[in-house]
Amino acid sequence: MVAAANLVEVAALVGDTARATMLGALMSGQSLTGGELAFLAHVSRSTASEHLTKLVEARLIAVTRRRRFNYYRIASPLVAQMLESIKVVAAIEVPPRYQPRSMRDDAMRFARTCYDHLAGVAAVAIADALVARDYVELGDDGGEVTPVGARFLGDFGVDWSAQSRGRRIFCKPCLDWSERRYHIAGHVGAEICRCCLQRSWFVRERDSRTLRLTPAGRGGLYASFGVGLDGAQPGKSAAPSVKNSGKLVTAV
Amino acid sequence: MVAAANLVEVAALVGDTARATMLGALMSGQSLTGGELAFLAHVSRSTASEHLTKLVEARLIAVTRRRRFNYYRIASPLVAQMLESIKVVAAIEVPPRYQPRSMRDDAMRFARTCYDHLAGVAAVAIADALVARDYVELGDDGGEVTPVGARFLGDFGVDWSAQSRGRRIFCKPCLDWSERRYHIAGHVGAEICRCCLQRSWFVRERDSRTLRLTPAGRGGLYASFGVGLDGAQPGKSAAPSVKNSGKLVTAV
DNA sequence: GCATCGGTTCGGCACGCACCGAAGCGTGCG
DNA sequence: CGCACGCTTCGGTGCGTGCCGAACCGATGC
Repeated sequence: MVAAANLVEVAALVGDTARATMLGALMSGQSLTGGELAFLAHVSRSTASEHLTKLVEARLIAVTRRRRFNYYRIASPLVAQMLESIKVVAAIEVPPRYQPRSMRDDAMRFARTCYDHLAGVAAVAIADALVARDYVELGDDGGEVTPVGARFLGDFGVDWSAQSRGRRIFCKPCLDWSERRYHIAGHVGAEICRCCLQRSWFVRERDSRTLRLTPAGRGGLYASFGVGLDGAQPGKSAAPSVKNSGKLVTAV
Repeated sequence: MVAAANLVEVAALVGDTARATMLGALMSGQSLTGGELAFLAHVSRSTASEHLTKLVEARLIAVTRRRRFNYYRIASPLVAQMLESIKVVAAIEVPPRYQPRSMRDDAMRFARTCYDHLAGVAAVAIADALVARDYVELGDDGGEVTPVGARFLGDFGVDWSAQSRGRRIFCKPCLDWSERRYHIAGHVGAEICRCCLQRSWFVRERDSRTLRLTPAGRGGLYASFGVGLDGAQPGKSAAPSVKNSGKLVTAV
């Protein structure tokens, strides 16, 4: 089975704590310097350099030199998708009882970026609201923006210009590893994320994928989508992989 | 970054040659015994047992005892999707020039199962044909079966009963790691695969995901889909990551 | 009952590699 | 220019873990 050689290499690359931490930090979609990544991964700069060299050689991340700094970023949406899909499997791996809940975890479960789109409780709530209003359809195998949904999202600020005229607007569903339900990825998801950040409805936590919901964001989400988020602290949605359609859990 | 712990574990599990080979063999969708997997991975039975224990504990594979044998299988479509997405990244990792082409590789590139659906040159050709006839639409973010396509595929033998009435039939696109183009996954892809195997258009190679196109299959694919496959030997489509829409390659 | 067979457990070996500090390198700023 | 800064390279260390053979276990079959 020589064919699997590259797969092994890629997986082994991700299968190291320091490297995975770096990749996770880059999943915010931002570019970070080598020093920052070394700090985040709790390793020396020399060790970080070795890791980053390997990741760049394997084309998992890309680097651009600017001034004295090396700025690293995820090399491709395919890499982001791969990491997300591993994360999904990792989340089902252990029965939820064992997962120690920390404040950082809770904040990340509430809202975070998933490379270029929103994820977490807030993202699932937005997806639910759009589905409830028949703006989008979401299924296990795919999703789509309805004509009325396209108009609504266009008014909201979503740029459809990249979309070739007349073609359907597909809406990639992305299984949220923390919520076990679908949120919206793909071009539509990226645009929604861009609009929300542009309006400062969410702001990035320092050195993290975590997003913090601003008061303006809470109001805006309610006004625009009818989404009521009871607090920036999750807590509420802690235990309940049950509350939502258990369908997904079994379908898994 | 404690949150990444499980991700690391899963990736490290896949990042071992023996385990990845076993997982790859199980990606055929079939169940295999421990002894078979040990043989395929070129390790002793004891080593294989250790690996398989780890994979089962991590819920990547599932096992059922029957008579004296342990039958192992991929635990969930999510795991299959994860492995496929890693494979996609692994395929772009190294510029194609370096990949040594073997007969086994070529056969697998031509047609194989991807857990529950078809992949390879043949699968991409089928997808192209269905798109050309307006039976399905495929995009980067999703896909859909048209009404006329649903009728056609229903006649072909696809079972839509699992599909709740009135809902759109989504058609999950899956990036083919060998062809760098989309083939059809999800429920639609699984049904098409089932129908083709049922008609013996393809037969499984022994101990492999590879499928062999039968003469009946060649005729049937041409008659039903207008797909002309010039031979079970690929060869032709060897170099050409170029011939097809370079769009995907650049979009990556 | 005994033999066979598939799987698991155990002890021990050896290779790989993540890690660090120190030294080296190149760039950009004062 | 020369210093400062960010990164890379180089030895050396230690832990982790993949691997095997041998022994063990349980089920099946003669």
